[in-house]
Amino acid sequence: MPEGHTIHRLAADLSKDFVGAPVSADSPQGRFSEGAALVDGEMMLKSEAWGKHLFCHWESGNILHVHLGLIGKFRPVDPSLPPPDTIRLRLSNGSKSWHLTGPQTCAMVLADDLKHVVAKLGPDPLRLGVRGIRRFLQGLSSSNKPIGAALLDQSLLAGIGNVYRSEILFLCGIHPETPCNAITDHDGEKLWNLTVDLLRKGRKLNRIVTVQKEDSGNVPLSGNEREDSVYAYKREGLDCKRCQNQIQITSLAGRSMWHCPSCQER
DNA sequence: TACATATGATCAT
DNA sequence: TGATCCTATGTAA
Repeated sequence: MPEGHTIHRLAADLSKDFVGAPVSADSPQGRFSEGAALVDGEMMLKSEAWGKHLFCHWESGNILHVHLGLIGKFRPVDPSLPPPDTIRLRLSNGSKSWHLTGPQTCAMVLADDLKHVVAKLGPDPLRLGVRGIRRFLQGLSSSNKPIGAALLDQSLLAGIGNVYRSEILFLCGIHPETPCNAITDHDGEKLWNLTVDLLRKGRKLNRIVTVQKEDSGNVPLSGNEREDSVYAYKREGLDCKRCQNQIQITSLAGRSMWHCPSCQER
């Protein structure tokens, strides 16, 4: 589930559930017992996201740093159920309980560490909105990597993952192999603004929906929620929602990549 | 049961 | 480029 929209939503939901009252923290799995003990019983001051990184700030100055990676999950659960033994971190108060499993990163850090993590990240569309355009365009112009590879580079722009990269390039009509520095400022702005819009929508819906209203009737509904919500991701061999061609799958930067050969000409 | 796969990232070769 | 880490889920055997 985790691209930037998920983490920003997570930060907001955790704030809603935990900021303002003492929180108990423990590690049923045992691998984060020491970290959890550092904030157990404290108040959470705020919870925020930078790209795909989540930071929860506590009274003591300790900061919980979580990166979900590919398979991590952080979700609300029924507080009355016993935690499975795979739960790295459990946060609860009287009425709410959340379970973290399979994170790539789960650590208790200090403000300086947060600063170092954030310093390596490119502009975050959900934090900056239109104000991030300059940095993004500058990043594009100084790289000759294929745009399809660059969009996964968190130092160019923070928060995009493998679903959004295919979808964004489809909607902008850009071929994934196009070198970054061959992309005009006009197209770069389009890329950025579209990314802002899509991530905001994803944060609001808590899922990735990229299909625009005007295209939604072009291909019959499949009944598969994901397939109906996207143009390209995992739709290889299926009809493009904008033309008569079929979506193709390729590999780029070690991950599967999908595009429409006629809507996204080289 | 076993295996493949997953919306990530890092480190080794 | 490939191996590796982390866990859950769906499909195959």
